[in-house]
Amino acid sequence: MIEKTYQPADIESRISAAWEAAQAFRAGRPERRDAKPYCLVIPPPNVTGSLHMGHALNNTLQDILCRFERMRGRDVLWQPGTDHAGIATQMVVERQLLERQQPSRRDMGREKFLERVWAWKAESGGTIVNQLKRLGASCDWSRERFTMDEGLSRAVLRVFVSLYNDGLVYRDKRLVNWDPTLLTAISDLEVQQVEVRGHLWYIRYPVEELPDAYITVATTRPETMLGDTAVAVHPEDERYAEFVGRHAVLPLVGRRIPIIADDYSDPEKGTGAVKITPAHDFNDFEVGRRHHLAQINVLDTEGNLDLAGNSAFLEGVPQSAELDETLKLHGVDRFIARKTIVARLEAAGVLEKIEPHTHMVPHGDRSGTVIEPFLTDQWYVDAKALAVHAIDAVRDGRTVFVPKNWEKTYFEWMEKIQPWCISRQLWWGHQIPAWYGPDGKVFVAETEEEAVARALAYYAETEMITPIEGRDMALDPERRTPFLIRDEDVLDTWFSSALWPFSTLGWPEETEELKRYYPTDVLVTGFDIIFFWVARMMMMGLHVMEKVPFHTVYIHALVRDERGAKMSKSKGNVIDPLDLIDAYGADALRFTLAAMAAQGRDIKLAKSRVEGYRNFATKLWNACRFAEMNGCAAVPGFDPRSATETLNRWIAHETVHAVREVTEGIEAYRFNDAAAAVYRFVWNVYCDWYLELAKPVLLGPDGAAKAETRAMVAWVRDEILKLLHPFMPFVTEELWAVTASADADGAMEATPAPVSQKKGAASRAKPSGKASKTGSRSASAKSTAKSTAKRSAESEPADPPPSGNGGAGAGRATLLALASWPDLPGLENADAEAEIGWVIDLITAIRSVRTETNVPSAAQLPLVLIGASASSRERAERWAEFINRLARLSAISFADTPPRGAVQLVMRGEVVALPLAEFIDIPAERARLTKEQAKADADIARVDAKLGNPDFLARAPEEVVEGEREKREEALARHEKFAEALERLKGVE
RNA sequence: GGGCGCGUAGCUCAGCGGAAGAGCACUACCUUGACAUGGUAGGGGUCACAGGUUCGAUCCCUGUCGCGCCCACCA
Repeated sequence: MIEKTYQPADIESRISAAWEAAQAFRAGRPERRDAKPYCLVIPPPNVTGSLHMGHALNNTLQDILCRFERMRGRDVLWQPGTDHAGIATQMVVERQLLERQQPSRRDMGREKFLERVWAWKAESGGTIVNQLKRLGASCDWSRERFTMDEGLSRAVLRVFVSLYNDGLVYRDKRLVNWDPTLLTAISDLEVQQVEVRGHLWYIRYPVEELPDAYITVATTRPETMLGDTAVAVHPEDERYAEFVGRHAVLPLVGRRIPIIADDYSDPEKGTGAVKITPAHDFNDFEVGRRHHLAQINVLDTEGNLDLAGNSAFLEGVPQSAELDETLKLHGVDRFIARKTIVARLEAAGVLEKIEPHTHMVPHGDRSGTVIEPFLTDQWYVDAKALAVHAIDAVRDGRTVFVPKNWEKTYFEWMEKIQPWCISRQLWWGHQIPAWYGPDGKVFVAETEEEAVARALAYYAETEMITPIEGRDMALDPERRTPFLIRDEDVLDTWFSSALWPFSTLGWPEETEELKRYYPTDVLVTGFDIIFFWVARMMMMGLHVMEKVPFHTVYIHALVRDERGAKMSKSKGNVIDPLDLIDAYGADALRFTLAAMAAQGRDIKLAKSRVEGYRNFATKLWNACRFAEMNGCAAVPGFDPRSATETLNRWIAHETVHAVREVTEGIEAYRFNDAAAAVYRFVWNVYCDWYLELAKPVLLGPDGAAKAETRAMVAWVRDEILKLLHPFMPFVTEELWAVTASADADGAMEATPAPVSQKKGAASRAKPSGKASKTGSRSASAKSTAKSTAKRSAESEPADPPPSGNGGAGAGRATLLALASWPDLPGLENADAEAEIGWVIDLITAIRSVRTETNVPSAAQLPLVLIGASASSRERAERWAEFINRLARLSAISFADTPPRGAVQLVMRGEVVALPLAEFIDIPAERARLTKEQAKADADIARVDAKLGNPDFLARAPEEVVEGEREKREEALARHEKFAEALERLKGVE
C-alpha cells in the first residue's frame, strides 16, 4: 500500500539499507560472472572532506551510468575510495592543534603528528562516504580504498622506484615554486596567478667605468636587488650599447655586477634594462645559466632576508658603512624589507621614480601566500617523456574526451608540459623511498633493507667515503651498514592519485579484478582537474600498465552559484547539497543535476529547479497510487504486444519511444536529453493523457478491456520505474517494492517484497521529527495504521530478497536496481498513434475554445461535428465517452451545418461546433475567429513566399517542398473554415 | 599575449540548417473520486549586433560589442 504522502526522507535511508543488505552493488556477482564488465573509478574525494555540489554532480552522473549499465546486465564495478590530500589534510590538523593550543607539529615531532592525522582520518573519514551513500551512489562499498592504504602505498613505492630506475624520476637543484607559509615546494598547477596592484620602482645603478653614468632598471620586487648578479640589455638596443661589457655597482651592497647583452631583455618593457636575479626569478635563472652568473639566494625558507653569514651574498663585496646598514635587514620579512629598501634607495638618491603597476603575482592555491621562486633540491618526474604516449593515445582515439573540445585543452597542456615537481616538504603522505649515504649518494629502493643492501655493495667498492659537512661518518656498529638517512619529504598527493585506476584494482599484484576491470570504461570528472589528474593518470596508466586507464573521459561542467561564480567557502556562496537533499530529497537533487548537465556549459543552480523536480517525484508517486487504487497490478506473463485496446496499444507505442530516447540519451552522455525525455513521458504522456483516458475504463464495469487496461497501466508504470531509476533511484525502488506487495494483495503470483515489509516497521519505529511537522501527519498515520494491520496478517519473510534473479516475469523477486532495462521490440503502432492523437487534439481544441469564450468549467456542452468524414465519425463515436469526460461535453452529434449561435473551431481540417448560445459573446467570438483566420493567413503568406521562389523549388529536397505544399493546403483549408465560420456568425446577429 | 566558451521568454537553461522549447515566475478559471508538491487554458522572444554562405540561418562562416573561464607573464 502506497503512503498517501511522498516523503523522501522516510524512504531514502530505508532503501539504502535494502541495497546494502542485498549487496546489490557488489562487483562480480555470481550471476554476472559471464557478463561484460563495466568499470568506473570514482574521483577520490578528500578523506576528511565533505560533500559539495561538485561532488553531487560528479557522482550523480557516474551513478546514472552505473545503474543504467547494471540494469543492462553488465557486471558493474564502481570503485570507491578516498584521497589522503596531503597539504589540505595536514593543514586542517595543524589548525586544530593551534585552536586547541596543543603542541605544534614541529614540537610534537613527525611520528606523533602522523598518529594525530590518522586519528583525525579515522574520526572524519566516514563523513564523505556516508554523504555519497545518501546521494545514492551505487559504488561497491566493500572495495573502498584509501590512497595511503597498505596496498596503494606499495603501488606508489613500486612506481616511484621503477621510474627512478628508468631515469624518469630524478633529483635536481633548480628553482621551484616555494610556499613560504607551508614551507614546501608545490607544482606549477598549484600556483594561482592573482592580479595585484603594485608598483614599478625605477632604480639607478651607477656604472663603474663611467663616472656619473648610471643604468636605470625597473622592478616590481626591489628587495631582490640584493641578489642581483647582472644587468641585462637587449643586444640591439642602441641606448645601452656603450654599457655592455662594463659593470654596474649594486646600490646598498656595493657588489660589482656585469652589464650583459641578452635578448631576454625586452626594450619595450620598463627601461629596457633589466636586473638579473638568478636565484629569485625563473627567467633570470635561465639568463644566469647562459652567462654563468652566480646564484645568490637572499631569502630563507620563510621569506625573510638571509644576509648575515650568507657567503654567497657577501662574496666579493667590499666592506662599507652602506653594507653594514643593509645587513641589519637580516631576518626581516620580504615585504617589510621591500619598504625599507625603497626608503634607503630614495635616501641614496638612486630612486628615479615610482609608477603604479598592475600585474599577476603567483599565490599558493592552499595557503594564499605569495609564492617565492626558490633554489632547492627536489624530485621531479620527466613528464615530457611520459606525455608522448599520453598524447598519442588521445590522438589515435584509444581514449576520447566527451565533449571532444576538451582534447584541445589536453593537447595544449601536454605538449608544453614542464618537469613535474613531486616532492613536498610535508609529513602527511607517502614518504619518498630514497636514502642518502654520508657522501650524499642516493639509494632508491622499495624497502630500507634493499636500500641498505645496495649501499653496502656500493660502499664496499668505494674506498673513499668523503665526509660531508655535519654528517656522522661512522658505520652503524650494530648492523655494520653505512649510515643512511631517509629522505624526509613525501610525494605530491597527485602522484598516488595518478595510479588510482590500477592501484585500486590490486596492482602490483596480478589480481583477478585487475585483469577483469582494467582498462576501466569511463572517467567522469570536472574540467578543473584535467591537468592535475586526468593527464597524469593517462601518463602513469600507459607507462605502468601499457594500456590507457579508460576509453572515455566525460568532462562535466562546474556547478556555480546563480551568478555564475565558482562556489567557494571564502565567497560564502556555497549551496550545501545535503541541505537540498534534506529539503527535497536526493532524487530531486539528482534529477535536477542530470537535467541541467548539458554538455559544454556550466550549471548555475537554481533552487526552484530542485523544487520542480521534487514535484515531479510527487507526481510519479501519486500516479502509482492511482494505479494501485484502481487495482492495476503487474500481471505475470503479460505481453504488451497482445493488447487489443487502441488506448493500450498507443501507450505501449509511446513507451517504446520514451525508452529509445532515454537509452540513447544516456549512451551519448546527454543526460539532460535523457532526463527531459523521461520527464515528458511520465508527466505529459502517461499522467496527463493515458491515465486520464483510461479512467472511464478503470471506473467502468469489469471485463476484458478493463483487465487489459489494468495490466497495461501497471506494465507501463513498471517500465517507467525502470527508466527513471538511474535518475531517481530511491523513489523508484520504493515504488517498485511497494507495488509488488500490492500485487501480492491482488492475488497475482507475485513475490512479496521484503523491502516494503521492512519499511513499515522502520517508519513506525521512529517517526521522524519532520513527519510530525508536515501537518499531513494524521493522514499518513491513518494510512500507515491501515497498512500495518494488513501487513501483520501476512507472513513476514525473514531473509533479504534473493538477489540477482533476473526476475523472469514473476513479480518482484529482485530489486529494481538489478532489474532489466527495457528492451521492447514489436510495440510500435502507427494506427493507434494516429487515432489517439486525433482524440487528444480534439479535446485540447475544445478545452482551448471553452476557456477563450469563458464557458464556466462546470458547464457540460453538446458538441457537433460538422460534415465529419466517415473515419472521424467513427472515431468520435468510439471515443465519445472519453472525449465527453475530458472536454466536459454532454453529448456528441453530427450535422452538415453548425447550429445557430455555435462557437466554431477548426481541428485537423474539420469544423467542430459548440452550440453555446447562452455563453456566446458575438463581438468577442468574431474577434477570436478573425484572429485565428489571421494566423492562417500568416502561415499561408510564409509558405507562399517559399513556394513562389523558383530556387526553392529547384534546390530544396523533395520532401521539404512537399511538406510546404501540405502546410499550404492545411493553412488554406483552415482559412476557409474560419471564413465560413465568420459568415455564419453574421447569420446569428 | 595564447586558448576555450557563452550572449534564445521576467529568471535558470535546452535546441543548433527546413514553421521558436522546458522548468520556475506571471494571468484567468478549476476544492472533478491519484496528485493544489495538482488540473485546464493563456500571455510573453526582430534567438546580442553587422555582414557573408545557402533555395532557406537562432543554428554554418567572418567581424563587432558585452560576459565568463583556462594557460602564460613578478622589468
